[in-house]
Amino acid sequence: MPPVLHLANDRLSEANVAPVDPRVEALVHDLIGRVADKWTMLILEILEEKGELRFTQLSKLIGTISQKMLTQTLRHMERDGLVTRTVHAVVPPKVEYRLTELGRSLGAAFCGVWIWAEQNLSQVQEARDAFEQSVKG
Amino acid sequence: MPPVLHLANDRLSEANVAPVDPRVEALVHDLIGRVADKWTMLILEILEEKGELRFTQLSKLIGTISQKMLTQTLRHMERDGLVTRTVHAVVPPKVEYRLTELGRSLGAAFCGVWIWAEQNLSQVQEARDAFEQSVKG
DNA sequence: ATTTATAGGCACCAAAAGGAGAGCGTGGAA
DNA sequence: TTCCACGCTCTCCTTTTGGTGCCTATAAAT
Repeated sequence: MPPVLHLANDRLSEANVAPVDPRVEALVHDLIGRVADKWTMLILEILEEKGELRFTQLSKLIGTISQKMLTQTLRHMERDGLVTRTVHAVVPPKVEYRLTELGRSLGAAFCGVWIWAEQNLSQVQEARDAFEQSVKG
Repeated sequence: MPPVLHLANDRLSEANVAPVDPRVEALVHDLIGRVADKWTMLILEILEEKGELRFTQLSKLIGTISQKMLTQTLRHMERDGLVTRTVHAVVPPKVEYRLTELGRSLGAAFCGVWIWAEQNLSQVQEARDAFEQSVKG
């Protein structure tokens, strides 16, 4: 039961195909598109697990992210109210990131996807192998 | 409780920060990165709702997707075992897409994210407005 | 005096994503 | 005969994404 898309199009016959509500479409693009990317998901998950972390700690935990992407993603998450950014006026600088309630709730929402990925990894792999076979053969 | 990332790093002290298991990292990149994009999520949702659809019907329901992206996304989904593609040997061509069990289960997993987006849309918007204000002021 | 650590900013560049438009095959309708 | 429908593919182009390296400030440690 998909919650947001059933405003405009109720029935669908061969001749009657209505596009989705453009407002909804904009929301999907903006919100989902911003929130469902790889780095956001990873940061969400790590912060959920570790609580509060500094920039460099996050960077090391993620492992492969560039400083630029980490900064960028954290700024977006801050802007969207998913994390708080606490700057301590010391030297060398100390900045701590922590999830907000909103951020935690999103993390929880993504939990289902993590579980799915974990459980169905092998099935996807099998499907891919089978697909390659059918293409070659 | 994030299921897949806690293999290598148990504790995290100021001095002890371990990167995630590279195998896991590859899985995240590959599976989540492929499956969690905007178009896949939309198609998943629409097919879940409508059952079986033809190429052009899907295109119109999504509204803004280009033919290229639709073809590409559907191929990936087919390859990953999320949809079946049924070609009817008629003219003009008729090709029907439908979710597999695997596809339906992923759709269900994403349901939490849809609900989150629906419920927290205004909160995100408020956070953004507040952020803009604090940047300007 | 020089180096170090921290949290970035900025400029430049390569790669990938994605859109626009043309073409294709073919049987039936006009 | 010409055109259309459908489900693509192919090419060309622009936009976006993401990485690298260099820069900053400052107090403490060497």
